[in-house]
Amino acid sequence: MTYDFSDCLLLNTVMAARAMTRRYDAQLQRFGVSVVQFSVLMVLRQGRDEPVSRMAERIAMDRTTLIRNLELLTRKGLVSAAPASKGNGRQFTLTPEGKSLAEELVPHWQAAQAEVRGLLEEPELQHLLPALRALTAG
Amino acid sequence: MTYDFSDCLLLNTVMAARAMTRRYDAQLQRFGVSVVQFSVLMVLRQGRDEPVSRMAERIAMDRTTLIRNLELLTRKGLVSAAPASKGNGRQFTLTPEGKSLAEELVPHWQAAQAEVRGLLEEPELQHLLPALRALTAG
DNA sequence: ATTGACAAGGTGTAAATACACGGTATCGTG
DNA sequence: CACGATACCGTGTATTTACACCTTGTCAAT
Repeated sequence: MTYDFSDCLLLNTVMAARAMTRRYDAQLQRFGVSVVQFSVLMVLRQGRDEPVSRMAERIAMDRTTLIRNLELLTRKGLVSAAPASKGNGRQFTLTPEGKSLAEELVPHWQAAQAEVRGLLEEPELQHLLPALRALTAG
Repeated sequence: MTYDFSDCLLLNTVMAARAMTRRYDAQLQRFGVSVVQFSVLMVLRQGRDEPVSRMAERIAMDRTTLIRNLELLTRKGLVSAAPASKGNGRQFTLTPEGKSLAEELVPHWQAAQAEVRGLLEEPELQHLLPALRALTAG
């Protein structure tokens, strides 16, 4: 029975994710945040005041992993936690420092995004995001 | 400045990787291995007798992460380590148990692969792997 | 007012991940 | 032979990830 690495959708997706994560982490290092933390900042930046589990769904992250990341960002002073108005949870919001860092990072994201897009041919680019979304939702 | 989640190549790739990993891990659970460990088994199954660093490159994994995974698989009895004939390294090979588990898993991989492919339209499918490879290499 | 269903949240534990650093063999060349 | 370049390997450490399990609040129907 044969297994071909270059055919495996999962492995190729994971490899691309690893490679891109490394690349971006190197860029973000000077700001003291990882790619994951960047994503979390972007979620908070939307200011939807959602429960943690809702935020986690939005970026396909495990809820408990998100909690640990939020706590880390809180220790860094980028996020503040307050008891939620309802239920037993906490409301996480960006601190002023978090807000301004988030703003600062967006242009860097745009630059990186443009760079990565340059790696792809038109037809690939056109179909990639829909394909990834289908794989995520499936 | 705007950041759009649905446009971000990195986030969408990572989300797809997370979602697929969860899905496959659930399938592989009854065999006692994770998706990552499955990849490692497949690398060893090729029997190339490569140095660890070469194997790591082939699946875009950090060398030290691979070492830890190999040691875990060794504890599970699926892999055995011997001093390498040359240099100061170790030679990792599948044990008989590892070999037969690897063989057993391949058909399951094929089934899962077929299932996931079904989530995609033809043009998406056609361009996805080349796109992921370009992102990995870039 | 109790109870049960539900929707969140949080923690113990084990694992995977990877950077920084240092160690060890191999080999070519003077 | 020495010695420096090169290519590996391996560990300390900190972070990240997520499953399993448990707790806490909300609400509706009896």
